[in-house]
Amino acid sequence: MSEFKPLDPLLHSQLRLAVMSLLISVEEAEFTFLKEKTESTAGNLSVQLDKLEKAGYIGIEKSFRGKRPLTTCRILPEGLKAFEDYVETLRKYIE
Amino acid sequence: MSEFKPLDPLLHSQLRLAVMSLLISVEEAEFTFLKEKTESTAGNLSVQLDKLEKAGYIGIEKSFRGKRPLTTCRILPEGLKAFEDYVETLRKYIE
DNA sequence: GTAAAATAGTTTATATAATAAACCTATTTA
DNA sequence: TAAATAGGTTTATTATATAAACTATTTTAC
Repeated sequence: MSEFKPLDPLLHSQLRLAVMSLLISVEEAEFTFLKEKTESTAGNLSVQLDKLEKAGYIGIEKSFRGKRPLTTCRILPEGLKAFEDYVETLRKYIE
Repeated sequence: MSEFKPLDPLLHSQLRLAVMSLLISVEEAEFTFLKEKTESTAGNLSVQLDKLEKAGYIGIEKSFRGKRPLTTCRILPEGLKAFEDYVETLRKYIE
């Protein structure tokens, strides 16, 4: 049993970690909300959301609000588990 | 005041973070000790130690033990400060 | 005594990743 | 109707982590 277990590279990323952190508390968030809260560019956010979705950590739903496109994200059980594991692992580095 | 302050990229790296974590508790450590504890390759460790040294986070002393080269590392005040700041910032992401 | 293996690293190459810049399409607003 | 805004996606660039290859010396085995 090693002292420093590997940190999930999908979560060990500033923007993706911030996104997950936000999604955990709100359980559903729009693209623009995430963009504002994280102060990221839309391009960067789009890419990182894709990665989280492909990993099965979040679900992304595309619809329309009125005539405008609307992207809504929510955390999935697998993502919650991964986040908790990540925090647990990380604590051993910083405590 | 943003919710997610940027994480010091020098510390937001698995191996460098592990090294700093070790150095904080022991205050002085040999290259081979760090290599074993972190289970890293010598090459990777060498590169990451260089970066920490160039940032002024650690001091590296090269000497000989008997006839063998010996590399000794210790944390510097600036490194300690940076580590504490990093942990503080990170907590807002994971708590 | 010398060939092979081990020690203690450094340097170089590669693959991945984060990020920003450029782009796209539709919709408002002036 | 031209310009600006909304809500993104795609592509390009830069940086980074990591491993592979290399160097130099020393010890061990034959």
